[in-house]
Amino acid sequence: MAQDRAPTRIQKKNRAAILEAALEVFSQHGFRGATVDQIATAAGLSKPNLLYYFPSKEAIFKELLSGLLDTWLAPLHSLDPQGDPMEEILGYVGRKLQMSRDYPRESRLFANEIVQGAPRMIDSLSTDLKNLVDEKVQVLEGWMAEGLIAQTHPRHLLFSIWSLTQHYADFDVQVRTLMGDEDPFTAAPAFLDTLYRRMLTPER
Amino acid sequence: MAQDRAPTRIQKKNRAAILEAALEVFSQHGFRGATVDQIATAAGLSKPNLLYYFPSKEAIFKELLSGLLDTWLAPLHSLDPQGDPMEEILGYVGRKLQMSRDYPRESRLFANEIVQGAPRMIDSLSTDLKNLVDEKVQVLEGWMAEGLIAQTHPRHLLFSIWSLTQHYADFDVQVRTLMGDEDPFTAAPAFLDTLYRRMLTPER
DNA sequence: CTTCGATTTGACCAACTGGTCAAACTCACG
DNA sequence: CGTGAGTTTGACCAGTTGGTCAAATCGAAG
Repeated sequence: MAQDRAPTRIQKKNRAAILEAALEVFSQHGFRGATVDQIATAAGLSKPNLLYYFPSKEAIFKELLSGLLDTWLAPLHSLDPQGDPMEEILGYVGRKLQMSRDYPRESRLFANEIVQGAPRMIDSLSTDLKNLVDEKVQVLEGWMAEGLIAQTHPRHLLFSIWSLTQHYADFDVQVRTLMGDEDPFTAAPAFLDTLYRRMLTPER
Repeated sequence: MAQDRAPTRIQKKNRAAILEAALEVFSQHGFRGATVDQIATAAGLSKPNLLYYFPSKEAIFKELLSGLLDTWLAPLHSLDPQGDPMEEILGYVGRKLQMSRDYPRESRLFANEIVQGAPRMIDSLSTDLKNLVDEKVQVLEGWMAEGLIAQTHPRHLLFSIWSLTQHYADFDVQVRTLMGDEDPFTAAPAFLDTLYRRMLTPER
């Protein structure tokens, strides 16, 4: 198919459609549970046509993952060491929560993969993610040492932010089942804000 | 196969072996990702032999789910309205965390299923789980009204406990990748204890 | 040690799935 | 409007998978 030439109009359109469809299908059924046919249909293509744009199911999945990882880590990236600690952390929590609301499929895509041992992601985790986390852990430790936020285990603090926010996307069915009519995202921001404010305000 | 008669020695042994093997395989690969052959091999049986004990892959999965749900909800069940609120909640958190350490496969089994929309569990969720939660929410609201713990959204409080504790089982790969040598379960109890103590101690 | 129900298995099947390929069709450009 | 690259597809294939079945084997009660 496509050489190293610049992509044609049709190539751009179809590759985008495929990745969008793949996100939909993979996030709902996981890698193994998704079929190429499902993705092709969702993208409005025939199976051989889809395989004209991507060499294999695995290739689609990998491109999707790597393309999305940056977006996913962006909020943590923008945690500013120079900013006000409490504001920075609460802002990060808020942004992560918003991502769970606005991009639940992305969240579930990663959740699916990690729950199953992240066979196709372990490399990114132990390099990109690990570096970013190590860097931000230092920032958090600095703030704690200066007494600007309460002492806690910085890594567990990050885990807590991820789990609390992504829970609303990953466990959406359960959350909505138990909340009835009430939209979970109505009260969640205030809940998390209070939680972290109480937890991180330094003792006097 | 087995009539309505009492199960024979062999039936007991093999059904147990199958469910144990199924837990292992399903929790690792999800329903679709697991194969009957994998489960049979893990149970030390041939595929037709396994299907002599269970009519289908789906039947194994369903029996596994329903058999495990009670165990899974037991800690919440034992939240005692008569006990000391802070102790009760911290005890519940501790018990849930311990379950993530001791029964990570069970946690991942449920996680897998719920992330994918809980197609085979939605009934249990909206009946058994919903009833239990509604009941315990009332208990929490009572404690809050009496000023024994701080005011918060009781449902979100429960969600937070589930997500924070199960995160250590469900996202085990990620957590361990980022913690290096340090066992996540070493610092987690103190972290969560502090978190909920700070969050729920009523303001003076 | 016989007998009959309980258990086990090899062979098999139909449906599904990821992927291939040659032929047909479409489109942009000269 | 003709042409060659870019695009699409029907037919096909091999491997996998859930499940069946008749025949063989095992085991416990008499």
